[in-house]
Amino acid sequence: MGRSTFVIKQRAFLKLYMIHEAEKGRLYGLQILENLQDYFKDLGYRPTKSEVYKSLHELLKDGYLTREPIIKEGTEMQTLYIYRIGDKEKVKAYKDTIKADLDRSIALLKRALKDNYSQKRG
Amino acid sequence: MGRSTFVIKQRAFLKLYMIHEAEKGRLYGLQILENLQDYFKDLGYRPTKSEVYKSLHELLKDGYLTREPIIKEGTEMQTLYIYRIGDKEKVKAYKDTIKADLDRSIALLKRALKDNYSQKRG
DNA sequence: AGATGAACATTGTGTTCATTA
DNA sequence: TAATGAACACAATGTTCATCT
Repeated sequence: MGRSTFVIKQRAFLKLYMIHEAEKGRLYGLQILENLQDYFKDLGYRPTKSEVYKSLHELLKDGYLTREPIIKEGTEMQTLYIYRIGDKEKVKAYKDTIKADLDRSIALLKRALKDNYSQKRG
Repeated sequence: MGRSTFVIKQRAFLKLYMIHEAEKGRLYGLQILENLQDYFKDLGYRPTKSEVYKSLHELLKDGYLTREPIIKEGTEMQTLYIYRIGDKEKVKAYKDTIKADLDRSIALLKRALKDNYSQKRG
């Protein structure tokens, strides 16, 4: 993997949610974005368009996801894609590695809490 | 504060530990670095020289810390600084804001764990 | 106008070089 | 050589612009 890592990258974090959406297979890019912006609002996190698209593109390129264009009723435009899971085994393995990074990151941050904010005794 | 933030920045994380060391007031820059590299080894995190120095410099500049040159016995060189707490009240307030960011970050990562790795029921 | 995508700009961070004693 | 510090390079991310229907 990459060099010495601090905590998990935003990109990896988002990819997890992209996969999540792909498993449902209902929403297209911008909808996913808006959903997430709303969902994380309470935690002061607002993902950007480019991060969501880049996450999706990388997942496509690496074969984790596939997509298909959808015809929107009422119009003839079709620049709109629904994402689905590609290689299920591959996705599972990928999620495992991200989980490890998430666990590690949480441990790191919790350690900082403990070291710097808990009452010292003795 | 800054725009939409994902999780806490490495710099802020390190500053917490710099303050921690300054409270003890025993170690100089490189020692702190090596201590932290060792301390976080188990979590795959290896802070770099530049991040540690930049953290210390910013804390100095902003008045959170002070420092004094130390004469190392046996030699006449004194390019070596021990850091101490500057404005205690200011430091306390600063630590409070970092704690909020740590808490927020942990909540964010935990939410990802829950959303993507817990068994679905119903 | 709505959606996707690329280009560009900035920031965060790591690596290398410089200085001092 | 040990320590500090600055310069430089690169990677991660945010903002703006382009395209297509």
